[in-house]
Amino acid sequence: MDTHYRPLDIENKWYPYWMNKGYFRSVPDDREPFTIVMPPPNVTGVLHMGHMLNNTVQDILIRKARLDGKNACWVPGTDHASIATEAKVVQLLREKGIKKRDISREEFLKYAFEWKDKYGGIILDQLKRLGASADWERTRFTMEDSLSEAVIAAFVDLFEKGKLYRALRMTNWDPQALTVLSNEEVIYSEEKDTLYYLKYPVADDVSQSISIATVRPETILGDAAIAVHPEDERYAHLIGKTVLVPLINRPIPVIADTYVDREFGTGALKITPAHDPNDYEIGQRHQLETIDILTPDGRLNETAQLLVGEDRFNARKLILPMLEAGGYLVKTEEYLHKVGRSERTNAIVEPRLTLQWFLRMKDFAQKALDAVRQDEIKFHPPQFVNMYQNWLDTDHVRDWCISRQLWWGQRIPAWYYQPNGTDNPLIFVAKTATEALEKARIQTGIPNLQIEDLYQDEDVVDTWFSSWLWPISVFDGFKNQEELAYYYPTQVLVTGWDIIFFWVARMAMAGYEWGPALLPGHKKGYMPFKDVYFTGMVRDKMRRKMSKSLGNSPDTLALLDKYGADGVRFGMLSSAAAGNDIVFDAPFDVKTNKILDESQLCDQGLRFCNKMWNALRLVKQWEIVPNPDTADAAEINQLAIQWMEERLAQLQEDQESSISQFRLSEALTDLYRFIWDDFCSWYLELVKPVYGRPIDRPTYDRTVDFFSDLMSMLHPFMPFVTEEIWHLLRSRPEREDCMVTPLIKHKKVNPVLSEDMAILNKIVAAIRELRAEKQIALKESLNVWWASSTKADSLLTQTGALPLVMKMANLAALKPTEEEPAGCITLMADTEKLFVAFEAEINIEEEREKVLKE
RNA sequence: GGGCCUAUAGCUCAGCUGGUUCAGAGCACCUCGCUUACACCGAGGGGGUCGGAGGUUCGAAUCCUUCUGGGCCCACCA
Repeated sequence: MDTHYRPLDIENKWYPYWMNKGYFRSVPDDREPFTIVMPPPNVTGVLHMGHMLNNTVQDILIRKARLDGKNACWVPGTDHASIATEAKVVQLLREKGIKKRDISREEFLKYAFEWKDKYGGIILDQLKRLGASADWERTRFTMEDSLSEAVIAAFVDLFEKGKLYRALRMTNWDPQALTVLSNEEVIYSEEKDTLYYLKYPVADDVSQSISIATVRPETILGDAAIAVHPEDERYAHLIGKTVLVPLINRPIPVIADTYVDREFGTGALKITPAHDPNDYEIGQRHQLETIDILTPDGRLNETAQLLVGEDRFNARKLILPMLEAGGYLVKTEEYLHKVGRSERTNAIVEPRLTLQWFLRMKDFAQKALDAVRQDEIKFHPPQFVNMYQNWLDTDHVRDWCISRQLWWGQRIPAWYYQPNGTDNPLIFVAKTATEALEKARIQTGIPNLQIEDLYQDEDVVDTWFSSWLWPISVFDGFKNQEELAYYYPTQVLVTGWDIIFFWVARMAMAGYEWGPALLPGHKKGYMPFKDVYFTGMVRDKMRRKMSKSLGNSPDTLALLDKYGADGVRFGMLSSAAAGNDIVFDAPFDVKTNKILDESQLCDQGLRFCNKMWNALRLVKQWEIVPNPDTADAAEINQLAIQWMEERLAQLQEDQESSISQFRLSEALTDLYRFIWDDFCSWYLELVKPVYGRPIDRPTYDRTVDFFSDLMSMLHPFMPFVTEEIWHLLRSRPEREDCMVTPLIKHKKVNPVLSEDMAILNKIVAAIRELRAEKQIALKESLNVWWASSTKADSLLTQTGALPLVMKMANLAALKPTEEEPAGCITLMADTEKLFVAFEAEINIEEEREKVLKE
């Protein structure tokens, strides 16, 4: 056997082995279910650190449940990620010389699905490398037929319940993706900009003017008014007057509105209703015209009159010299403000008036809020409840804009009928065109209405409108409730806190919305999951969130190759208490994306594997005989075994408690320390025969039992190394594997034993310390006395204790004494006093003082 | 503007219900040791006024108040 543990071959061996035995598969039976639905990664995604952390946690919980005899079901899948994927496909088509606008929707979707089949879902294979024991036969995709049907069913149902409406609203427009975004998809961050002060001349007296401040001078072309505060004396004389928009001399009124902050800028505000949400509202109040000067992709249109066709940012640059030349530019200032960018494309979001579908959120929010408040859904760590409440607070919650101007997604099942000359179309929402037509015929009273007379909504629904159904739709719950009844609610959701609003809250909403109808009288409740484990964000050394766009994520596959899946799992987890962001310190070269140095945490995990591997080597090389080699050995072994049984019982208890509270890193750290310190450094050293001597069969067997049990306990965390060692420890029957063999519960028998051993350990440590201090070689055996006292006497005279200390500290003799023998150093070990024979000259005084001090 | 979290060893963090697992772990550092499973190791060691200041208490890293750093979420301030 190699002195070093080599993870790669071993990991490559076990994963297919488990798969072939069908251990990941779950079908409903009479066992208690333990269900996790995997947060579906983007179909375009590649494995990054966040996924590894996330899925490691899920795998631990699933493997633990499986070992506990539950029917563990982990459903994997991918998300179609409409905006991101569509952008990617558009890009690829462009490279082929195909423009999206030149092809039909059907052609586009054909390309998109082709691309998805070819490249999509790589990430799921990468998860296998990590050891993820998901039921791959259940792999779902949010845009496969069955799941799309669920989306359509949900849409139709909500429409019929009156919870959906279509309205012209100020929305967040992504000029790059050419679609509207929900509020949650806009990320605001502080950016440096310039504040321009511009002068608007008064129409009937050009010598007078009013100045405003704006960061978007190009939008003056869409101005509809200048607003001042009604009580602002500086501008009272101008209210009601007409001023001229610079450069184009369009007359606009000066109006009074309390929205205006007198302290800001000049105290006068330009009103551009088409391009600012606040301005839009003011415009509505004052019946101002909405002058849209931008094209969907963010260029100035004909209405702008000037700079037509220029991109909005370019227009800003170009308009400045014009304003300056005209004498309209008063001054400029550096200005720090929040800028909203598209979550997916990073383009600066443009407020835009568009016709969209919205979902009324108030009732949904209330139910989702109650579920958490009433502890039907528990958050780990609990402080995320605050964040959740804050967002779902029914006073602020805003309706969810669910339509997107894309093709990659479920097309909105709404058909419109709008005969010439009518203002608003009639809307027919139905699962199919045929049903819509049926409805239309009845409602319009035109029996021979044809499908060609209707037109379907061009938009698709938001990706999250399919994701929120995930815990139901992966079991085809909208069609058939057989599996749903068994697996729902899922046990725990493991996800990053960054999608608490996007996803967690909305799944809760969906659960309570459809649960009662789909599973009437379901005893287990309608929450989609009972617990939510929020993982932290994985950050780099500069504490930045690891992301593809920053390029600061290490090459995860290289990490797996280098440290093994077990090592990486150890590394990810050992510093990842729930909800705490973890700084993953794997230095890497941004340019080559290569790891430069070792990641300490993963390296520690690999070294841990190596430690266990070598413990295995030690055990395997022992020669086994029926009976103990010596009387001392028999005594030591007996004591060691009893102690180990006691410690294991305690460990097991602690593990159950930690894991049930989702303290996974604590559970792993405890195991690490137990295996390294208690098992290897102490227990194995105790029972280890002296060189060349054999071990007795009973001790050997118990040792293998202990080792196996530790492997079982560690298995959920580090599945590969534990399976390997578990098998090498002893030959196993055919259907027995570490992964599926439950651990027998150890019982605590003699709790005092742990304390006694701790004191013996301290005595040994004190003698070792003395050796280190006095440079006494370990080979040199020492004579030691202990000061007689009831405690030390009872401790050291119990079976095995004396030879144990002598073996571990390498003593020639260990005896009680009433008074201090001559030529000795006095030691304190815990409360026990020891005298160690020491022949070299020593300064008795000095030593005495030291002892006194202690 | 509203709200949340956090500050503990050089670094990354545990420390749960105030008190015998209370000042801890890993890494880093120092000393000694290639010893017979493992130098990817072993035996030891140094290192912290628990962010500051008040308070509650017999007792505070832990509870309260406040201040100061750091992070985050929400909200329409040009």
